[in-house]
Amino acid sequence: MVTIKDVASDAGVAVGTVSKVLNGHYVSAENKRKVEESVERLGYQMNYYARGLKTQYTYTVAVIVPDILTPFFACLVYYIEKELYRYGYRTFLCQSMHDAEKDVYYLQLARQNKVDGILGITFNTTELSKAGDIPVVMIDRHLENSICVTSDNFNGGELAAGQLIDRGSRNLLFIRSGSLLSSETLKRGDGFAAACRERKIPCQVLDSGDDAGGYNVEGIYGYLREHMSGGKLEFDGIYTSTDGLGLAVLDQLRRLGIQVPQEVQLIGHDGMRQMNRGAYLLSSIAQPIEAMARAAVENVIHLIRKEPVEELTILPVKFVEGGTTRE
Amino acid sequence: MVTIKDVASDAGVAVGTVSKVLNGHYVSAENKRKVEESVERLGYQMNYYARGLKTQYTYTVAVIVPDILTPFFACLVYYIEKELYRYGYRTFLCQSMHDAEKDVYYLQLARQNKVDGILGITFNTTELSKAGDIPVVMIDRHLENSICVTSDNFNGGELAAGQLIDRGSRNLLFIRSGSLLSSETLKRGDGFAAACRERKIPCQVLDSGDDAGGYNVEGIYGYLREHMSGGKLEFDGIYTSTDGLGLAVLDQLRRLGIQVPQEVQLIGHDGMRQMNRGAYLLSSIAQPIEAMARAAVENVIHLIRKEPVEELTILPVKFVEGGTTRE
DNA sequence: CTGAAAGCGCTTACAG
DNA sequence: CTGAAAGCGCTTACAG
Repeated sequence: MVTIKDVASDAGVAVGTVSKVLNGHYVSAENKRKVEESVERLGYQMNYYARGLKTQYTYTVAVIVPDILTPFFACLVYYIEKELYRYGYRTFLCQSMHDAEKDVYYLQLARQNKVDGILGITFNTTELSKAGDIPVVMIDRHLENSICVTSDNFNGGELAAGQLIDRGSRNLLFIRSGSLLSSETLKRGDGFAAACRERKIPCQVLDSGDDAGGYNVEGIYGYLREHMSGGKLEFDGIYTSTDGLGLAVLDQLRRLGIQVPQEVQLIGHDGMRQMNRGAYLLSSIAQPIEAMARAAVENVIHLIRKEPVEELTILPVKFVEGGTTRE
Repeated sequence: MVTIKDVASDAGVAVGTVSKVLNGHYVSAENKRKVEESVERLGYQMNYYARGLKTQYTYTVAVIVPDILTPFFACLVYYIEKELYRYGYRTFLCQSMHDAEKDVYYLQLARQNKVDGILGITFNTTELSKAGDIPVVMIDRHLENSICVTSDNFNGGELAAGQLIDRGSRNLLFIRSGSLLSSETLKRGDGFAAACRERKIPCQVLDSGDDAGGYNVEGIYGYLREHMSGGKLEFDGIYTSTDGLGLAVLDQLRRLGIQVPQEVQLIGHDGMRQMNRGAYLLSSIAQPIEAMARAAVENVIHLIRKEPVEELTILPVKFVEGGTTRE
C-alpha cells in the first residue's frame, strides 16, 4: 500500500507538505507539481480512516431502515444514497429487519464506527437517546431530541376521504396495520376520520394488527365477509394505511367477488409503482419520497456542520390515480 | 469521547492490558474484571477505524449495484446486507446509477476507504482490475481476474422455451433489452434458441435496446403490430430477458387487445413478486437471489481470509407460475 | 501476566 | 513556505 510517506520521499518533500497539497492548502507551485506527479506515478490513494482519526470526521452516515425489500424503504434509501453522494458522504447501510436488537446493534455500531451522522427509520427510543453526541435525523418518527422529516399524514387521510367522497362513495372504511409505535399511520386514520366527520359520511375502522410477518389476510377477509349482505359489501370506499395493505385488501375484495372500483373504491397510501418506476399499483396518497430524502440528508449535514435545522419538517402529499377509483 | 486511555486510567492498568481484554487475550481475572467494569461505567465504545489502522482490517465491504430501485437489485442487496451482518461485516452501499463514472468513483473510494472487499454488479473492467490487492466478487458478470457468482442463465432460457412449448405454444419470440456488455441476458436468449431448435419450434428475436432510461415500449408495440394479421399475433409464446421488460410487453399486448395467456403465453426472467413478497408478477424464470447473495458473501469472506474459492459459481434457476401461462 | 514504547497513516500547530 | 514532531485511538512485539 502506498502511503503519504512514500509520496513524500518520491517527491523529495516532507509528509506535511504532501498533506497540504492533498488538502488544498498553500504550497509553492514547484512543490505542488512534484507532489502531484508522485501521487499520479505511485497511484496514491488517501486512507480516509487515518485522516478521520485526526480530524474526527469520517464522511460516513449510517442509514438505518427496517429492510430494503419493502419498496417504500428501498425507494427512500435510493434517494438518500444519491443525495449523500452529492455531498461527498458515504452510506453505511443498516437493515434492522424489524428487530429491536439489531436496531440497537446498529445504533451502537454507528457510534463505534464513528459515523458522522445517523439517518433513517428506527423504533428504538432509549438507545437512540444514548447516541448523544452524534447527529440523528429520523424519517416518519418524531422522537424526543431528534430531528424529524415526514410527510403530511393527517392531510393524506383527509385527501383520501375527500377523493372517495367526491367520487361517489358514501360509506367508508379505514384499514390500518403495522406497529402502533409508529404514530404516523394513526395520523392517517385521524385525518380520514376528521374529513368524514366534516362531510357527515359514516366511517369504520379496522385494525388488522402488525404486519412485520405479512398481512393478516384471513382477518381482513373475515371482516369484509361479515359486512356483506346479498353479495354486496356494506362499504363503498376503503382507505388503507399503506399500499402494501391496500393490495392485500384488493386481493380479498376480488376473492369475495367484489368489483373494484365499480362497487368499492380503494385508496392506499405511499404511492408505490410497478417495479418502482411504472404505473401506480393502486390509487393512493403519494408521499414525496425524493423530497423527504433530500430534506433528511440536508438536515443531517447541517447537524454535522453544527448549523441550525428545523426540528420537524412536514412535506406535502398528493392523490394519485391507480385504477382503483372511479372517473 | 471515551477512549481506551480513559478506560486504562479508570481501571488503573496500562492501555495494552485494556486492549487485551477487549480482544479476548489472556489477562488476570482481577484485571479483566476491573477493565470490564470501567468499560461499562464509562460506556466505552471501540473506535474501529483506529483499530483498522493497525490491523489493516475494516470489517467493511463495499456493495456496488446500479441502483436499489430496481427490485432485483434491492432484493440482492437485502440478502447481501443480511448475510454480511452475520459475518460481522458492515455494508457500504454504492449505487453507480448506471453511470460508468460513478462506478469508477466508487471503486476508487472503496480502495481509499480500505474496505476489506468489494461485492456487486459493475460494468467497469479496467478500473476493477486496478483494484488489485482488494478482493472482488462480482454477481452476474464474469470479468477477468474476478470471482463470479451467477445463476444458470442458459438453462433459464431452455426452461422458458420448454414451458411455453409444453403448454402449447408453437411460434416463439424472445425479447431482450439492456446493455450488451452484460453477456448474461444474451445467454438467456441462447438457451431459449437452443431449446427451440431442439424441439423444432420456430423462434424470433427482438432486441429492444438499452433500458437504462426505461423500456422502448413504442418499438415493442410497433414490432408486435407488424406481426399481427386479422387481429391475431403471429407468435403464441413470448420470453423476455427480464420481468421488467415482460411487464412492459404485457402492457403492449393488452393495448393491442391480445389475451394473455389465452392467445399468447408470456414468461419473464428474474422471478420478481408483488411488493417483493407477494404473488409473482408474471410467469417467470426465478433466480435464486438469496442463494446468490449467500454465495457471493461467502466467497468474499473467503478471499479476505485468503482461503481458496471457486472462480465461477452457477446456481440453478426454476420456473414459477404467475398467471401469464396456461394450465 | 503486565507495562512502556513504537507504529499504523494521517493532520496540524510550531519553529525556522 | 517548509520541515520536524506530536498526536489521533488503537495493537503488538519486547522487556521485565
